[in-house]
Amino acid sequence: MGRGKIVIRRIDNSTSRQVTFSKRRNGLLKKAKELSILCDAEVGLVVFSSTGRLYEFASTNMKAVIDRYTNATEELLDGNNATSEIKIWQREAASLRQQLHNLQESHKQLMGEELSCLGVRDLQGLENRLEISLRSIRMRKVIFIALFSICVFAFDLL
Amino acid sequence: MGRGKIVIRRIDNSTSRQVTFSKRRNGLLKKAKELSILCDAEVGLVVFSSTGRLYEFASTNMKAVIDRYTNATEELLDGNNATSEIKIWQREAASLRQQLHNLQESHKQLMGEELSCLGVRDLQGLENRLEISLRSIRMRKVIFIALFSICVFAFDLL
DNA sequence: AACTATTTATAAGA
DNA sequence: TTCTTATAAATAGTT
Repeated sequence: MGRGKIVIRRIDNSTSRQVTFSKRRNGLLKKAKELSILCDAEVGLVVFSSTGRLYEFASTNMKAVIDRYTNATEELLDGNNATSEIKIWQREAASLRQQLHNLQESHKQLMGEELSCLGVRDLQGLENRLEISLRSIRMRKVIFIALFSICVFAFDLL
Repeated sequence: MGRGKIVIRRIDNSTSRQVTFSKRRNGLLKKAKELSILCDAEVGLVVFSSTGRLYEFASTNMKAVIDRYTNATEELLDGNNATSEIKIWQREAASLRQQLHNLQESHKQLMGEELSCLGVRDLQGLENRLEISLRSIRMRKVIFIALFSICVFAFDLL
């Protein structure tokens, strides 16, 4: 819903990510409020920006929503909430550890290590990806140097 | 955004209130998810329908969001009701999340993304590392193909 | 549950 | 950041 269609994936450019965040955050807060009013629902919304700033909406008050939420979910889990909370965190840690491990594998391969488990097709794919990376990096470097040269030249003129 | 404009006030008719709830709830959950992905934000959304049913979205996990929220707002004084084991797991998860984040940054750069924060020296370093990687990968590929050829040749002899 | 006429949100540009 | 505007997306009312 804008000048162009976008795919939902992390916006690389930091500036436009912030701009989009600001716009969509406002939209989301507005819609949360509308839902609560129109449909008589209790809504709690918490948003932390990537820089750590907090934005929130609660139809009543956040503590009430959180308490209602924890009550509602504790019933679904077993009665022992200390144990279940530990389990939640253990699961979270396990999931993060798995993600970290996967990324480490892929990282090592990008660094040219641990290639022995790969076949020719994998190696070819890796080579292609690295070649693409190298192209962007070199392009970036060239632009950098060009800009620098232009600055030096401009200063010379003064 | 519909056949007619509406004012934001409680919908009297119960049926259309429920229909609207269902539609808008889905829209809200979708947008919460999109915001978290697009802008790398931590989002927690809790919705209770007027009939008491719970719907939720959390970009990471709801407990993490709520804990972060309560810490950020300092609403609750932490007594010693929080078990030390929970705290240990929270710290573990936070640490893993940090490691993951760091690795993701570095990974993106290896993939030729998010280069705008780097200077010429960084770019040169990255280029060198990738060139070394490419050499190992190509070497490995050549060996692979050579061994395969030898095997084919050997089978031919039999 | 589908269908659309409209409204609303927002991506891109200024 | 804020405004503008073309376009995508959401959804109100209808079938």
